[in-house]
Amino acid sequence: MKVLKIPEPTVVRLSLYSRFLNQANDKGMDIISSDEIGVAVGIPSAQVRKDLSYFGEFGIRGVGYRVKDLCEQVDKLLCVNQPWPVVIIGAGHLGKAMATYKGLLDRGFEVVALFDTDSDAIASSASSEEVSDNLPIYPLRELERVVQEKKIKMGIIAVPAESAQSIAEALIQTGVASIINFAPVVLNVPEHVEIRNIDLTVNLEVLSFNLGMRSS
Amino acid sequence: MKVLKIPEPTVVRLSLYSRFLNQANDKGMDIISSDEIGVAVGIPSAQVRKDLSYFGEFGIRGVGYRVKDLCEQVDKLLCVNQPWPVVIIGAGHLGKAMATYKGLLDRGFEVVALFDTDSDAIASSASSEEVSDNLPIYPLRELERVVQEKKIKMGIIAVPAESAQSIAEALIQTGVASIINFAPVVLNVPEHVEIRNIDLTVNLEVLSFNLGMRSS
DNA sequence: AAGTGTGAATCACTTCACAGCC
DNA sequence: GGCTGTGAAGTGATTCACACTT
Repeated sequence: MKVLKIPEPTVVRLSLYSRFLNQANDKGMDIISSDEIGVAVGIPSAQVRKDLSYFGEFGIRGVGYRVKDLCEQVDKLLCVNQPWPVVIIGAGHLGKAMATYKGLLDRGFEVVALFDTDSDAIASSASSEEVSDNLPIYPLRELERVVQEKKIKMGIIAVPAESAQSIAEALIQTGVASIINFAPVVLNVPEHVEIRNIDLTVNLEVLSFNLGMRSS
Repeated sequence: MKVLKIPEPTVVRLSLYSRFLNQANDKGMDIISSDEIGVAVGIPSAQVRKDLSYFGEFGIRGVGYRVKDLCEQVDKLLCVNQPWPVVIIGAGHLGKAMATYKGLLDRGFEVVALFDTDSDAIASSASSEEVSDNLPIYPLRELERVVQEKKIKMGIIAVPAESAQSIAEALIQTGVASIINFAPVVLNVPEHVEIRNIDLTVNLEVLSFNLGMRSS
């Protein structure tokens, strides 16, 4: 039952809608218009309606959307109505920052394990280093066991550029097929694996490019 | 001297080209083809040539590009042939992770100061906490002074969602007009300010959406 | 022969504008 | 009257394919 190809920008916006709708729902709002949603997330109302219309008719003409219903529908589309266990590879500053970040859990993503190469973060600690409550740092050799026991589908790569490709391969080996990559490298992975890169320096360079454009 | 509107995806790719070309140059490569660049960054060669062609003719027909020349040209376009001082607001795990991240300096971005609200990271330390060598954590009230003294144009927001909007306003107040925002909120800012959002949960939700699509 | 540079064609996404319903 | 849903139009980005240069 493939509906039809959904534009990626639409999916990104759905996530923004979801966050806002959950907040609106918590505040007890009952009805909301595409215009209000648009203002909240900085997007034209026609775009909001078009995005939603890919998936069905969720609103009431002349009225708007029931916040609770729309919220549930959008969360279901994004599959955030279920918890997602994730692993993080790399227990450096960034890996630990994400492991302790509460915002993930708020959206249903649970970091169930942090990994690092056997030699570094692990060996340097006495025996069982923990980054926070109940979150041990495992050696990489435990990756396969944990991923399979906990049926993990998503991994976050937070290791240096040099090791990112081999870590990606290790993750894929164990069955993880959805990866967020923070390392500043282009990873190559098989067709069926989805990688999303989050690259701070690329973002900074877009800013510096645009600063350069203005002053010329 | 506005050339013509450059597509944003092109600018993002320029950053990838730059990183790769600098590595190729360091390895002593002399000539490179659009196809080799494309393979390295995972993009079709026609796209590489089209991207470069927005800015001029950098190659030699039938031959390819001189690595050193192209590298210099692309770095100049991105304005990464000059150092950029940046500030980070928010000295939590994420802020500290970025402040100590060497990859920024490699690309010419120097974190010159980390800020936090007066009450938190600062007050809790004895007197002058440092996150690493020579990088003190300043109280927010010092922001304006530092930004203006060091002529800072870029800021990175790494504070909780609740305070991100007011921090953005504070940055803009001091003259910063290019901002990377890690907080999971849509900031509204004046026309002339450029915000780039880096949102981990949005990225994870795109992955969960796509996982949901496959199994249906 | 090999690889760039680029108009033209295609594909993708956004915006418009209005019919349809409450 | 007000707001949704959506084809149609418009805009933007990618891919094609080939003339051009070394």
